[in-house]
Amino acid sequence: MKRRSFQLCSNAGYLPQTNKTLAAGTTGDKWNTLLRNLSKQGQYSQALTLYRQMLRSSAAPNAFTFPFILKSSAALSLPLPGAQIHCHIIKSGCHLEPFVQTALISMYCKFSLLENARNVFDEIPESNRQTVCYNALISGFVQRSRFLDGLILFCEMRAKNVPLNAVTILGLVPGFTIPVYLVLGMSLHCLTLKCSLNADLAVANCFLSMYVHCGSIELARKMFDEMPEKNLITWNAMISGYSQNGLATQVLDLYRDMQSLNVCPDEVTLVGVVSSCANLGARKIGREIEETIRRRGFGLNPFLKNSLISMYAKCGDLAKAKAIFDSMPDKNLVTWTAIIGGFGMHGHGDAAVELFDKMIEAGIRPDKTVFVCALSACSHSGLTEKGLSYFHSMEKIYNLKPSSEHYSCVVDLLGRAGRLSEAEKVIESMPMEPDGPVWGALLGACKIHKNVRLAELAFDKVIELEPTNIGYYVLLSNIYTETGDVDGVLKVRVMMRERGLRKDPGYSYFEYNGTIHLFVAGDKSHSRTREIYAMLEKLENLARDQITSNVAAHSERLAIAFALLSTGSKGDILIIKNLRICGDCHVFVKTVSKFVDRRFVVRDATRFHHFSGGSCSCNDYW
DNA sequence: CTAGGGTTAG
Repeated sequence: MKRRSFQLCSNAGYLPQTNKTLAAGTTGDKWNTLLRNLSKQGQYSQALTLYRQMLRSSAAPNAFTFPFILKSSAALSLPLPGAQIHCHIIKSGCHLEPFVQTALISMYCKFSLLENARNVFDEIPESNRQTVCYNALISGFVQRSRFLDGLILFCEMRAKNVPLNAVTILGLVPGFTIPVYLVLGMSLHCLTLKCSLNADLAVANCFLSMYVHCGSIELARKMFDEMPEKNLITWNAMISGYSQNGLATQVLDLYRDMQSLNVCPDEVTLVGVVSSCANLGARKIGREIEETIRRRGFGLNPFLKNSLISMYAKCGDLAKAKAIFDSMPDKNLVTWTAIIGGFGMHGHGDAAVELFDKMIEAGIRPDKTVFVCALSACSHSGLTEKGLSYFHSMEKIYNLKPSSEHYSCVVDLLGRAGRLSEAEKVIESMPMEPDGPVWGALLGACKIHKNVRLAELAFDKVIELEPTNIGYYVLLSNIYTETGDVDGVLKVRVMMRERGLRKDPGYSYFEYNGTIHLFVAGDKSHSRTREIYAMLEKLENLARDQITSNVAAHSERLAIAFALLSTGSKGDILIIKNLRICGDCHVFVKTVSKFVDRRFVVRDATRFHHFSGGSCSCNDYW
């Protein structure tokens, strides 16, 4: 029997060098050597099998056995064997060995059994609590979102003069994740500089990420620039830091710097770069990156595939996004979220809804994020009832408490459908204080349905919460404009002036040959300015009859003129970003698309507008 | 005991 179980695992095709039967009476050292090798090579289930066999033989496990077995048990997510092993440890009398204690603490932390971990720690006599024990428990607390417990333990460690090492820092610092911890994190950074712990690149990288997570991307960049030595992780931390903060152009700049220094990107780098391409709508750069991904053999990485789906969707190539989605055998929640969001933002609410239901069928449990996507998809496609039923199912079926983000989606959903009083009732029913976006959604709905009375109410509320958000003033002003209320427009202008608010100049951009060409109103800085204005004149002549206001060169028009100038073939879809599609600009694009017989996809702050041969299928006008 | 990653409305 003993022999058979070992045969079984050697047949599984692992480690030829361990493929030998240990005779009865083999010393514990030999077992330990084999176990250590298996564990270090990640062959955890084989290690546990070997351990069971060891227990049946005459060799007794000892302090050199347990750390590896505990690690294997934790890696396999098997808490029960982990607890059993704890019993074995107590029986064998090894429970006072520091490395065994450390492995036990770490094992319990991996299963979120933090109280068990704490008990093990507390049982260690104070004189015997070494750095490693503290490190294990601190990192356990931090990784399980109990940063303050970790911090208290760290203070205790300092108070008792237990020496710090680099691992202590690496375990604690990832817990500094929100701006309020920034100052504390900075003082810890100073401390490690004094102890010369920062000579360790891992420690330096860890602080770099801390600055990113605490929202201080400038300090992170400063540190990055001052680091005498960098490795790939340093670059990745900075690139994903920019990417997560929405600083997409900085990501592309840094990626270029990296290439010029011959630092070779890996999957993590490319995830940050692809998602930035998505946010810029930079499809051409995105395609290049996809080629790099293929060449480097990263094509199967699920993180990369998910960001590629999102990129193609945001760049308007839904077919490609769907193809990648379909090609994935293991679709996780993020995969579904990316594709549902993609269809939703292009106004294909029916497809988004279908995908959402398929996701449920596939046994994926939805989270708050995917509900935001599903609700907004319904909202953009006029699927009001479906959206409401999703909203109600959140709590009833999935036990998810709707957050204010979901409430703002529902207000948007009802508001767009013209059900303003119901939207108002939803706001009244909120269990939390309605925030800016909620009132903002109501204000947006009032604009569509020209309800001045409710708009004024929503405006008062939203401006109390976000007094400097210029968008809401513009929105109200536009409502007054559309309803012909000149006094109202003036009132808003006075209010803005009194508060010292000025609208930043709008800009639009078009990606051409892998470069972003950015225009502001009246821009004359582009190298092809003369040609662009010539083209613009031509277009404005074409559209003259349809355009009522003056034809000063707005950023939108400049970007469109440049797009037409620089792309040749008729089949190309022109994608122009950051246009404000309203009023005059809308008419302009429509007219131009008819005259030049080209398809346009225009993206503004929140959605896509499709223009083709003079007709528009933009999401706003369902 | 140990640094970097994908999805989120208006």
